[in-house]
Amino acid sequence: MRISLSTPCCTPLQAAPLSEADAEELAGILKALADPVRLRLISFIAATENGEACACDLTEPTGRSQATVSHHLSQLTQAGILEREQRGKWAWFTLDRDRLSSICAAVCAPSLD
Amino acid sequence: MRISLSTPCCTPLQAAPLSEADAEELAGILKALADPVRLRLISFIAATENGEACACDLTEPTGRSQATVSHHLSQLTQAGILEREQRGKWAWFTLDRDRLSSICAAVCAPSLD
DNA sequence: CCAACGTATCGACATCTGTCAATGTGTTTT
DNA sequence: AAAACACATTGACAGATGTCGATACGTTGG
Repeated sequence: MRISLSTPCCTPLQAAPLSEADAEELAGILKALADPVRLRLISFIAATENGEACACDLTEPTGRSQATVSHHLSQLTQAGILEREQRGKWAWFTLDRDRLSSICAAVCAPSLD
Repeated sequence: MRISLSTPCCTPLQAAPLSEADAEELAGILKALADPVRLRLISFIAATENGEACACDLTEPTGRSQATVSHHLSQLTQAGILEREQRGKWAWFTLDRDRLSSICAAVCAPSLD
């Protein structure tokens, strides 16, 4: 195994023709990334000192309502990109960098040899 | 420069908080990827011998109408992921692997140091 | 130049998605 | 226990998106 990158999260794009099911799976994950508000949420969390952020600190910088931010955080968590941890009444989120690398690997991994 | 990967197509996600405009740009590109039919089109083209395919050969395997496939190919071309070349009455498409790598770099590049 | 062919565009439609106000749920504080 | 707080869920709505049939456009071959 020459590759130091993560192994893909799902069937890689460029190795062989993707089945309909595999395409649906990868598309679902990419859809979670393909929104400007969600990208900014990821970016904010990645840029914090500890790599984690409280939901309460994510509403204001996005300029969206609390409900909308909560919805986006849910989608990212469901896609496995964020991890959620309850601390008292606060919800803390961390970025799963390995997961992100896996997604990239599925998109970019040129072939298997 | 330690990094052998492509430089990002746009402002990288994880380096610093993304501006609204940068997030919009990256999201636009990712949206082009985030569809099962488009992922399969990319996959089919990547899997051909020469890394290129005629539009006429892409309609049937996706199970969609000619109009729909043409629409998807347009979106991928507009996002810079495919390149289009007219040969007589046929339209040939090639995958821009560098572009794809750049997109991955924007998503995954951990930081700049 | 006309017919045949490959592809793009248009118009229409159903579905999906982002958004917010209102409300519900669970935790902390008084 | 009640009030205050953080967050999730619900319901509603506008706008975006995937889809197809029909049609327009451009190229090739007779």
